[in-house]
Amino acid sequence: MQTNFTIDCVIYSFHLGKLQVLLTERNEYPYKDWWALPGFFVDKEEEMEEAVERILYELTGLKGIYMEQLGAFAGVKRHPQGRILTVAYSTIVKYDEVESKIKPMTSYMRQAKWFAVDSLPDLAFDHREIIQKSLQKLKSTLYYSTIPYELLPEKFTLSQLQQVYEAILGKTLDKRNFRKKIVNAGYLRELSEVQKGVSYRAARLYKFDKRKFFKTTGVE
Amino acid sequence: MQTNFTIDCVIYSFHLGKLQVLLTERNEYPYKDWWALPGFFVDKEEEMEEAVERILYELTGLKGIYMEQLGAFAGVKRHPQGRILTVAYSTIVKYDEVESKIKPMTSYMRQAKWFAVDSLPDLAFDHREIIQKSLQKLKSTLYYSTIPYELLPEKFTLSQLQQVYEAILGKTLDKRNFRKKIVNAGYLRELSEVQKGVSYRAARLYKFDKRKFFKTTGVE
DNA sequence: TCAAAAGTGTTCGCATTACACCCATGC
DNA sequence: GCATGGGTGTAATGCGAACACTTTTGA
Repeated sequence: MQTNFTIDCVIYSFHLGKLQVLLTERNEYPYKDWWALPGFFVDKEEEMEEAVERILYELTGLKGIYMEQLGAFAGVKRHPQGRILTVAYSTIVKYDEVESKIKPMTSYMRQAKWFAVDSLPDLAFDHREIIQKSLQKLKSTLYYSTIPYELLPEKFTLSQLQQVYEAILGKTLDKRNFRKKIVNAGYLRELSEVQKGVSYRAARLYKFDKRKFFKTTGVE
Repeated sequence: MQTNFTIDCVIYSFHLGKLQVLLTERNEYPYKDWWALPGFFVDKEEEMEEAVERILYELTGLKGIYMEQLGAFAGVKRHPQGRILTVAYSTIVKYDEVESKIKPMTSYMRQAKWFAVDSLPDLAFDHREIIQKSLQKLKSTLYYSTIPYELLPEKFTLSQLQQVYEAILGKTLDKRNFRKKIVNAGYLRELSEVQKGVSYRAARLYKFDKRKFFKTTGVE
């Protein structure tokens, strides 16, 4: 049995040097044929976190991912068929682990697709506003969060890490300062391995050390 | 006509050197006779911000006060009579402007009373958790917000300002460093007036300059 | 040998921290 | 004259910002 409020998920990943958001194409009124954030009514006995996890799983096959509440959106006019409150959550997934598994959840939506955050289509409801707010929060907490590492493969180069930061912040960063800051923070483990298959000097690989991160930041 | 979600308000003020929260004593089940955050069902055609403003007005006679959404709380078991979602907001009021006007809103609650945040009674629902989260947010945004000035009279001394910071952060601050930082920030206007009616050296009075604050922080 | 990206230090200014004494006033 | 809070400066340290060249590698 359903409640009368929904959750909407802002699901991010990183691909082709850009921050991407997963959108679904609606197959039902209202906003039939529009792109929208994946979202659903929450069940009566279902915790909201479970609902996000369910949607994420049905859409991407992934479980147990970091997720965070953004807030409630309940504008009187946000939904053309009467007032419906939605609670927005955001989560982060690795593009490579997900790409092949993306599938629409139900017949309510026709397809699911990644869009770069800097070139979104028109969106249903107030979903553009939700994404805007989510991005704002993402930017402001970036340096104290594990998010960049959720977006990268286990082993990564410092340049890749910098690209993630630049994609999210929407601006370029100084290479030397960035490296100094990140390496100084002390939660990267330098590997003896280097990149393979590139036609230029191979970069050193690093791993993120969660333990040290939590020890030094105390966050989460 | 009512929706089936509520808003709960965390209403702060500052008195006797302590940060205070306004609580109401419930006169209805569930949680009859318990203290709780002032809250209500939102009307069908009412924006949430309007609802907070309404509650604030009915309880304190104040209008047009800064308020902010904290988030949605919808734990399946938070309400004994079935799942009810609540959206928490926080606002700040000046104790002196409000003190005499405090009154219960409806027969749903018997009385309203200020409690210091460091000595709260047992609370209904998940209201302790809501206050906890609200306080956390308050602390982390304190230095970039106008909140301390919302809590003080128009003209105040630097010591009073420091007391507000200390009460909210729950720790003591170094007087010289605090003054340097605040004065350097550049949005206080030093008046030629001093305190009156104290039995020791009268302190200089200051005013908060909102214009300069927004110019230098860009926030809000 | 060329193209592409990797990798690397220093300087400057500013903010934060720690720390202790004299001053002005009312009673 | 004494109790009470008001008011003040300096040194050490750390962080962020600006800035350009050499090295390595594969093709």
